[in-house]
Amino acid sequence: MLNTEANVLNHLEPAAPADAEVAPIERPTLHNTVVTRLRDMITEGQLAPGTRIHEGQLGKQLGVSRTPLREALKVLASEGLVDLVPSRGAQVRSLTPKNVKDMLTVLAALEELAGRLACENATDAGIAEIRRLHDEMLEFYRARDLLRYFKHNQQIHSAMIALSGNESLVLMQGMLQAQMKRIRFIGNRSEESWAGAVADHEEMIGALEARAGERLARALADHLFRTWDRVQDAL
Amino acid sequence: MLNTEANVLNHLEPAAPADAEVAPIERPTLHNTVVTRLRDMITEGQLAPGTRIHEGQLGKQLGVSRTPLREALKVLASEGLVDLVPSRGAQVRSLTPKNVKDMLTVLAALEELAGRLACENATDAGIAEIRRLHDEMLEFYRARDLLRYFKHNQQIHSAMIALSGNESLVLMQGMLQAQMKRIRFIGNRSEESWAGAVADHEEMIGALEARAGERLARALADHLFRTWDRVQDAL
DNA sequence: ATACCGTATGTTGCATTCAGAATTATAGAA
DNA sequence: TTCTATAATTCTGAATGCAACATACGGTAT
Repeated sequence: MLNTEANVLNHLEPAAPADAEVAPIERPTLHNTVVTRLRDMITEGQLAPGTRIHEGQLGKQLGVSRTPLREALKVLASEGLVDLVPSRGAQVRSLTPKNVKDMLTVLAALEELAGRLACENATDAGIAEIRRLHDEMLEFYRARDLLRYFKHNQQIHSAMIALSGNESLVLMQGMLQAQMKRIRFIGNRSEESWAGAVADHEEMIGALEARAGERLARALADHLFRTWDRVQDAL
Repeated sequence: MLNTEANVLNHLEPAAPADAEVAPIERPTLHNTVVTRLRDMITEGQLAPGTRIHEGQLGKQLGVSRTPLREALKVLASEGLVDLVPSRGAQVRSLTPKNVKDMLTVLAALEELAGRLACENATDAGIAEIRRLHDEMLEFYRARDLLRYFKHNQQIHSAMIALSGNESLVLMQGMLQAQMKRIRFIGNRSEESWAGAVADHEEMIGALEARAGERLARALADHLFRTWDRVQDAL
């Protein structure tokens, strides 16, 4: 009585939906891919603020028809990354200093909240994971590997917000963060400000591990405003 | 040397663009209209949570082709009002009690911030306008005109957030508010809770007029959580 | 020369069409 | 009868087509 391949599959298939452990196959839709791609192009400065977006041209450039591209633009508009003028197409939104300050004010409030919640709700495993990321990031700092440092930096921030366990908070913070990212590129941090940022992170991790909510909240907000101070002049 | 009409116009026309008093004519795009319409349909419960959205059917119902409808759905998805499952279309997002609690937590933080900022930045005229709306609302309360009361209530809330002068804050709060609106319909407030809400509003206005930031922040948050307590049981 | 008007070109907004995936219906076998 | 395999239908995702609007250009009249 051999198990044929068909039999095995028959057994597995009904079980698969119930088994929540197996990650579902990623099946990105085109417009989603385009959204992500455009977001990156904007945050990385590849599409500069004020740039007029030609649907036909950009579509051909990305190898996509206008339909998914337009859908993507609508989403980016609702995220505030592009402006959509009726009958006159889209253009990359340019940020005034006031815009930036406003976003930072909100972002700080959200991160303070996230910090407090994280200290209450985070699992020990979650905190340990942050510590791991942090230590890795320190390696990149010592090696002066700016790019990888940045990537880990972002990852740590996101992970810490995620520890709050508050979905809405993650969402809102993500939106603002996406906008801030593109000016953070401006803040070509000097050696000393880089060191300062690392120190900020040490404080944050320490507060988190001690589950000291208020301390973490303050650390997050301070870190944010220090970053702002550095960038401010460049506007 | 009479001023002919032409002369007058010649003088006026170059001035017209500088004259910001004339409002440009509204030219709503179809997808924008659809976004607004669908948002209303969802918040008013006309499209119940969990409802599967058939593009063809709904499009025909609204007298719109699938293209602008799809664009609208993408936007609503990014606002969190609908879920978008690849190859399986859209369905109205249903809120778990945790979702609601999370949103409220964030909303409270945002409104506290808004309250503090409003007390700092609001113009006297702005505050007076709120007072006017408030007094009008009281009339509707005394007349037990629930519908108009609700409308003014919303308006006051939005106006107070707007007084903060923080664009991002207005935007974020608006998104969350849109989601909360649909469950607020559940909270079929009793006579006494209605009276309580009115009292809350009195306190809010008073704090605003006194420009007492902390007091206003607390009033806004308290009001929010009281509303939540009332709705909570209905979930 | 300048201002105004009409035309021509290009771009957006929306509808329609086509292809592929998912769901339902149907037929057949255990 | 129930379950499975397969076919048919339905629906979504993306591309193309068409009409309307906006901008740019050129000509004419003052």
